[in-house]
Amino acid sequence: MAGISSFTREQIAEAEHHLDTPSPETDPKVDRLVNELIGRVADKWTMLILEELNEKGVMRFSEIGRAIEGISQKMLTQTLRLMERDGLVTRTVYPVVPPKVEYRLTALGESLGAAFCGVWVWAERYLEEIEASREAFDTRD
Amino acid sequence: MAGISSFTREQIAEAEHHLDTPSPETDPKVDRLVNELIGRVADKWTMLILEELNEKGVMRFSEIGRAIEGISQKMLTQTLRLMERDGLVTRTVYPVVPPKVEYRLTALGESLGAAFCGVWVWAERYLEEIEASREAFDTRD
DNA sequence: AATTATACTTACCAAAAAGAGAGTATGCGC
DNA sequence: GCGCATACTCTCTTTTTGGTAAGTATAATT
Repeated sequence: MAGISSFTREQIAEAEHHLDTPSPETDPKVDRLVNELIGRVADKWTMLILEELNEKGVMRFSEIGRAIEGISQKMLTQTLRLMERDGLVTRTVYPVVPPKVEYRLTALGESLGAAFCGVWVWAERYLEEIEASREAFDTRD
Repeated sequence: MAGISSFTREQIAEAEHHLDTPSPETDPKVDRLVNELIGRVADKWTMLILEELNEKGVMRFSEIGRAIEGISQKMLTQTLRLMERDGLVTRTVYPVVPPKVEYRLTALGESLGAAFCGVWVWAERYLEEIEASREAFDTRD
């Protein structure tokens, strides 16, 4: 596989300009790492938490849990821990009882939200077209 | 959750301009569908196939399989079928022996590649920063 | 007549991910 | 002293995912 090198120079230039990035990598080792990273970060719960935090600024653990429908405590803890590890959020513990822990996006986390913005817009823009395609696929033959 | 509404007007305007999109959705039902769609499409194999096809234009089944290291026949078939269903690729069967099937991206597939471009660039741009953050996280305490 | 090539499908099995639910610590109000 | 609230952690079970291997069809090749 060839990293972002498979997309047009215009696409790359656009995206680079958007994020103020130098020249693209083509090293296969970096490619693998980048793909792993995207797999990690393009996860459902990560994206939802990213959205919530971007909207609200600072949030407590259970506040995020309440905001995101269907997330279990386990996945919330797990996802937040991974995001913290990756440097996407900061975790601030207040040594009070009952416990209080606040989460907020780092600059890196915000930049990821911005990068994903294009995909969100794409999904909204083409949602109906895709559903129509599925419908057609499922009822054909 | 509030869809793309959690990002700044500038971010949205940028992305909309990029993809020529009308106003953003805030309907929770659409939100759910959009998130499902992103979950579907932000999959590891889907992204790798997208990259390969964008680079090569047209490819046969086994050609894609050879190009993508580690993919099993099962996952290749499965992913291509889902991509076809979503309208991201076209599948052309030539009734010859041995069988010949060609895949190529649709305009929709290409637009998805373009949308993901920002995330790829983000990942390459911040890969080292993230690895440093993980390192720090893992060795702290 | 056996082998090769291609693009699958199906069945089976192992591993990984995720959900459910209980347990923990502790200061506060009642 | 009891229960509540918070932010977890731990264990158990279920679900999902993915890999492996075998089967299919047939024309050309050896």
